[in-house]
Amino acid sequence: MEITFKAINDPTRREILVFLIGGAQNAGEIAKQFSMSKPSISHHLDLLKQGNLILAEKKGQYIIYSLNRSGFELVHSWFQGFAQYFEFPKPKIRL
Amino acid sequence: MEITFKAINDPTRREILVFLIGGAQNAGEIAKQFSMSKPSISHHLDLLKQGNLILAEKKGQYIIYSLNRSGFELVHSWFQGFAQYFEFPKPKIRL
DNA sequence: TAAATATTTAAACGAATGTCTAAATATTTA
DNA sequence: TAAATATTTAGACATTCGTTTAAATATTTA
Repeated sequence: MEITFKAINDPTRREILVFLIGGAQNAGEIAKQFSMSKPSISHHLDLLKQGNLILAEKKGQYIIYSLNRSGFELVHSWFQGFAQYFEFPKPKIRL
Repeated sequence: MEITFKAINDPTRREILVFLIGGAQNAGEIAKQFSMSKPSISHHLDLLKQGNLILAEKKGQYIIYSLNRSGFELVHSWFQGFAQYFEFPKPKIRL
């Protein structure tokens, strides 16, 4: 969980995730979207992969990245507890 | 948005949020939950407040912290795009 | 096989982060 | 008013993070 939240923390990585909603892409195409070196993007992709937010599949000399349901499910379920709180707020403590 | 994700990134801060599901608490009671100095917790509370994830209300010499719907709504709406991509089941409660 | 292409790994470095102790501020109580 | 309590602010410091350039690995093409 720690690594998944960490992966989501960076703005560039969040942009990569949003970009991938449009469909799977190879590393080079992803890197083109950003004014940043390819090694930096490669590093961000690695962290997103560690957080189970994307999948990597090697296709020849390319590596195709796509969104991974698993990481999003983790975060989604963490938020469910709060969704319930806001629907049924508990009384404040007595002072 | 940046500051909200940043606030959620730290494990101690996430624990504070989960703790507050149980109801509003003053800073001292929150600090008791952790083996960490009060100034550190105070700092974490400040970041959570900046991220609109908690509210602070002064009551005498105490400061009462409670969950703030606003920050959670922000993150939740960001996730909606992915929920649609993955076709997550819709939650019973909408944030 | 050699060159070109795609991507990652390694090393370095400044900036940001989380923690601590000490001091400051605000409020309540004796 | 002085002391006690609650909390924050300030300053310091080690660790983590994001970025870069240079080098390495893997694959395809000429």
